[in-house]
Amino acid sequence: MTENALTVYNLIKEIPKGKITTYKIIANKLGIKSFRAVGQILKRNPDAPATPCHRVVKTSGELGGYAGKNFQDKILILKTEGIEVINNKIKNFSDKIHYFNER
DNA sequence: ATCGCGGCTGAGT
DNA sequence: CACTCAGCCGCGA
Repeated sequence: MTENALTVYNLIKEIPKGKITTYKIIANKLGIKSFRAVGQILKRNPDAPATPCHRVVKTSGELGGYAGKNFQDKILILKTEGIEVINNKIKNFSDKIHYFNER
């Protein structure tokens, strides 16, 4: 467990319902240039329910990945959160992004 | 300690 | 506009 990982979990847990964020933003908060590490952390996240990785998407607006290729669960959750997902893409993506720091 | 892969992103072809 | 290549951090073998 690294400090960066803890920071990632903390940030993600701060994401309000109906909002999402991107790997890049998180990586930026960590001060690193590797968003992949973030994905790795989310994937290996110790607290699945406490770490809404489903609220983390790619900068492209896509859901990115999930537990393998089972996007359906992620999509369902996002829809429950009030986020519409079409073709693995976030509807009004840019309008739902939650920036931890002013942007 | 080293190598390789991963839920990525950006620039280039 | 779609695909490819390279960069980088974290984790597993």
